[in-house]
Amino acid sequence: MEYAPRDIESKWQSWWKEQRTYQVSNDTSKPKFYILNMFPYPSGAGLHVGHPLGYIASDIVARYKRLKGFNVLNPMGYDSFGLPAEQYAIQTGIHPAVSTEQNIERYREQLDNIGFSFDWSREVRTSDPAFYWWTQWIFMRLFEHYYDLDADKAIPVSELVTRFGKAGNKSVRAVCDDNTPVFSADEWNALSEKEQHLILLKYRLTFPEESYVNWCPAMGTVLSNDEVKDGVSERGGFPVERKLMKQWSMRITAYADRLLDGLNTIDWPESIKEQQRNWIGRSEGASVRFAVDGHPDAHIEVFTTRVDTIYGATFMVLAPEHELVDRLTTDAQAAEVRAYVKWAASRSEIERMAEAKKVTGVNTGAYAINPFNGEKIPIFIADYVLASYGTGAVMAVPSGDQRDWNFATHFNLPIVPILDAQQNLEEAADPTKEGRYVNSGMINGKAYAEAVPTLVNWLEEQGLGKGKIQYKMRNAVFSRQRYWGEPVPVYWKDEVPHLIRESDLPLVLPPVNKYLPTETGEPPLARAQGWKYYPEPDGPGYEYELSTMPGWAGSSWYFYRYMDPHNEKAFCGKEAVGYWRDVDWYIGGSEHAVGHLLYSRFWNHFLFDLGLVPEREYARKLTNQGMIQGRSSLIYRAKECFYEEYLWLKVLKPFFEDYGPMQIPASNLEESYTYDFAFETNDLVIEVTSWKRSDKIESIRRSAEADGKRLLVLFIEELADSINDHAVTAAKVRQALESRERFFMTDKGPKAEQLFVSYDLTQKYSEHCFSKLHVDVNIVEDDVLNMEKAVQLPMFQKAGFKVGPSKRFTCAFEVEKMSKSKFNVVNPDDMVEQYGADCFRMYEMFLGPLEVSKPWDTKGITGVYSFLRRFWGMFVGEDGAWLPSDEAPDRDELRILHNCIKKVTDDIERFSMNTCVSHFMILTNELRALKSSKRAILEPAVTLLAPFAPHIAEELWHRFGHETTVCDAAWPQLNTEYLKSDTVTYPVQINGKLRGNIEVPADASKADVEAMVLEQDFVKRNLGDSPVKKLIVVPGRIVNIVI
RNA sequence: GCGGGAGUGGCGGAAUGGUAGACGCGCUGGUCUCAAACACCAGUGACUUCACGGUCGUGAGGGUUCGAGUCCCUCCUCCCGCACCA
Repeated sequence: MEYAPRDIESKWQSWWKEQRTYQVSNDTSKPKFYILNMFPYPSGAGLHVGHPLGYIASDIVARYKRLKGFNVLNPMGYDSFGLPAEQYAIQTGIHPAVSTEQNIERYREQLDNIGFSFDWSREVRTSDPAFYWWTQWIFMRLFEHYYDLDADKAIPVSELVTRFGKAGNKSVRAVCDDNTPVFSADEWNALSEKEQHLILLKYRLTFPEESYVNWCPAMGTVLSNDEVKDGVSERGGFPVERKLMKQWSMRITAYADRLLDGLNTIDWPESIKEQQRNWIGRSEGASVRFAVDGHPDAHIEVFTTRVDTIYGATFMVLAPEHELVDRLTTDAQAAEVRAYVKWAASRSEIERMAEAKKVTGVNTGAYAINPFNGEKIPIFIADYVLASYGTGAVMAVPSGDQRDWNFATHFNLPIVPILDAQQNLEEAADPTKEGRYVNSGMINGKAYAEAVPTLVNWLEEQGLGKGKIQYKMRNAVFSRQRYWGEPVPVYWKDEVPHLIRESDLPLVLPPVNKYLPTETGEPPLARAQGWKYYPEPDGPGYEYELSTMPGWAGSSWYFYRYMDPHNEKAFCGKEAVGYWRDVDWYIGGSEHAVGHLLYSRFWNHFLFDLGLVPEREYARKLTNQGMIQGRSSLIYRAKECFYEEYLWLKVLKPFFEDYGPMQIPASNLEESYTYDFAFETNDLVIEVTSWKRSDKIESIRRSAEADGKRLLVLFIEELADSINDHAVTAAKVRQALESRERFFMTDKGPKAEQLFVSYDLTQKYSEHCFSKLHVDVNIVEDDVLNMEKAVQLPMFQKAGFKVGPSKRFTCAFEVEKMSKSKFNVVNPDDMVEQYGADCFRMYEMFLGPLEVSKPWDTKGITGVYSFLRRFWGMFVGEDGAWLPSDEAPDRDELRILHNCIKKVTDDIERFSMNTCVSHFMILTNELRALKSSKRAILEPAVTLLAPFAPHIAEELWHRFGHETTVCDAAWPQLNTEYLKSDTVTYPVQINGKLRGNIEVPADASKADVEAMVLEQDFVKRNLGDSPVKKLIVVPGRIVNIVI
């Protein structure tokens, strides 16, 4: 009986559902294993074959761990807030919740098709009020906490208030805004309630502030830094500008060090860790205060990582936006400086990128004083200094820093060497730290390691600076001027934000009449009718915060909700989180490296500080699955010049032999023009053009008459119609040549408006004769276009096809991203329909290592399909008979089985699913060669296969007589005894080159092997007379003879 | 420019320092079939040889080693990330 995946799979999928096979319990004595996929955004396009790759791999691990006796949590949910649903709502007026629900249903169908072991009773959706209740709850906790540097953790703001009341903020070491004033207890107590609130905002872990944000006018929203690429939005590629807006921020910078240190404790891909380190951008250095000549009340603070180079600072550069620019600029320079500031402000990010290498800047006319040697150095402004980084000012050391060197060279400023090891300063800066300092006052003669502390100590003694750690990372903007996101649980009273009562959670997204900003530019939530907060039932109503949370809010903690998804008392119950603790294995794309994966670590550290979660890092191990690329099919469409080349190659050559050389006569047309073809001997010229260009025909006709030429017009449309039959065109040419008529033109309307040329014919023509178009891969098989299906598509209406002798129309291919626009999307449903879910799962794994990007090629799936059929064939005969016997297995069969146990176990553990599939194939090939079919071998083999192909395994498992699921079988135990054989085959090398093999008893000693090897004919032959210098026997491995 | 990763047949890809190319696709030949598809059997890195066999071969070049796709050095190419970050 044939293997029939359709029947088997639907049967077991509904059985699993009935039996609740995949429902996971928290109440268990088993060890836990939590495997997690990054949850998807349910887009309208549905899944393509690339999406389930990671899900399949994790499903295999989940099922494997279950067979190994673990209680496995393998959940799935949806990151269901997001821009596409909202854009769709703007266009159609359909509420995003409605379209999102539909998309989720579609996703679910597709996922169910593949036979995953997800526990759907634990599904979460970030847009579900029961879920975002807790997102809002965590936001409230962030608002209520500040980061205390002495405790090195988050502490309630209420404690801060107590301390301020007793002693002011002098003794408080906390992360706060740079502009936080210093105050005493008395000063604090004298402040009004509002003033106190405003001060506290400078400490809270989430807070509103006026800040420059990446404003995307086309999308009407704010983007975070990682959503902006090259000055345009990552999604959609719209221009982004800097705009000052009141925004909620997350004080992630408070956790910079812990986020950095935590990276050393987790098993994540090095590239992700490196990207996060980069993003955090910790640099150690010193801040130094420079006095300004003639401005006793002003000073410029700079941050430098190379304080040791300070004696080489020959000028200073401020960002054009620096607050001191106006004050310091001398009258003589004022006009120029003002012009530069204005110019710099007008430049977009893209322009700045493009001109990064151009040196620009203006002298302010002012001088700063180097605190170490009292020297006056000129102050410039230039936009290579970023206002947003450090203090917006740098001390420029042209001998050690290339940008400073470029600037100094351009403006003719001195370049002073500061280390004796610096070289070629005329050509470039030399940033070396080697050698001894020169021209450097108190550190002359010292080395780097000694110089730095000397300088920093001096600065600290003098109160002019200190050692400092600086981060590139900024606080994270948390507001979006959008509708489809979590409402912020805050209302505004007297221009101060207040949290709503916890009992009023969740704050549900109100209905609005339109999903666009208001006419006055307020976010869509401003449209909600009567949406006000009443702190007291009878009191006045206050306006809610109108922005919503960004996409990363819900995804920053969702993994805890799966542990306890229906808890209405907490985001996750203590017991549940105490049992599941953290994610053992997290799988997802690397595109979230600094977005989701950094913010979620931040929230986790915060939740850890509050004692709400037990681990500092929530995911021990992370694997990035690679992309599955599409294999696009391309077809070649002929341009006009193709027809000319075609005529020349296929039609006209013989005529030119008969009718004399081709000449290209000068023309009477205004512009210079040559006829496409011309026959000297009988005054015929040929023009190739389109039916649509009647204007052109008329002018060429006049020109030909004036030249005394007879004209044959060949339309590309008529050529296209008869493209596979050269004789038709040849006849027309012959007729024209032999006639005396002045003018030849077909007036029959064309059928073909365009012509496609089979790829295998295109090499004969120039590349520029064609334009390449994507064609739907679903109507292409083996790079051959299915003409029946093709001619039904609009793009092939009125098309001609040029084919070769094989009569097939072939396509070129290209490997690129799988996307609708490239017509290379392969739908998993189609694969499952044709080959079954088990086959699809195994083929996805078989493609190659999970972490690597590779192209999808449907062709190869037949290999896996025939494997499954053969595997099935070992159990079920053609007549439907059940084949496995209860006979005892022999050594060979046991060796085959245990070899497979060993390989598959090892390979799952190291996440090498592609080789696992190979091992199953080998097992099947070898057992079939032995014509073996014994229960003692095949039953464990079914268990081994179960994580990969659960449906077929379940079917066979039940046919063995079991009544419970194969998911609860036990993973077969490896017995290494069976791997041993009686003899060992040694490859024998001579001088490292393989010369033959020798079979020896497994228990032969090294000396025995040596003796036997030297007896071999092929060894003697190869040795000749040469003496053996050395004989290496690696037991069980190899023999190498050195002569 | 900096950082990370990768270069192996026609293709996807295997190889704890120990027989390079497992497994699969494709291709070639054969069996079955009226025929095609499926299925089954055999072969398939290149060059060379009637054959046995031999020579070359993991981006390039060097090194370590009895032995290198694997380790070290120099370089090239591709992919990904970051990029006036002081």
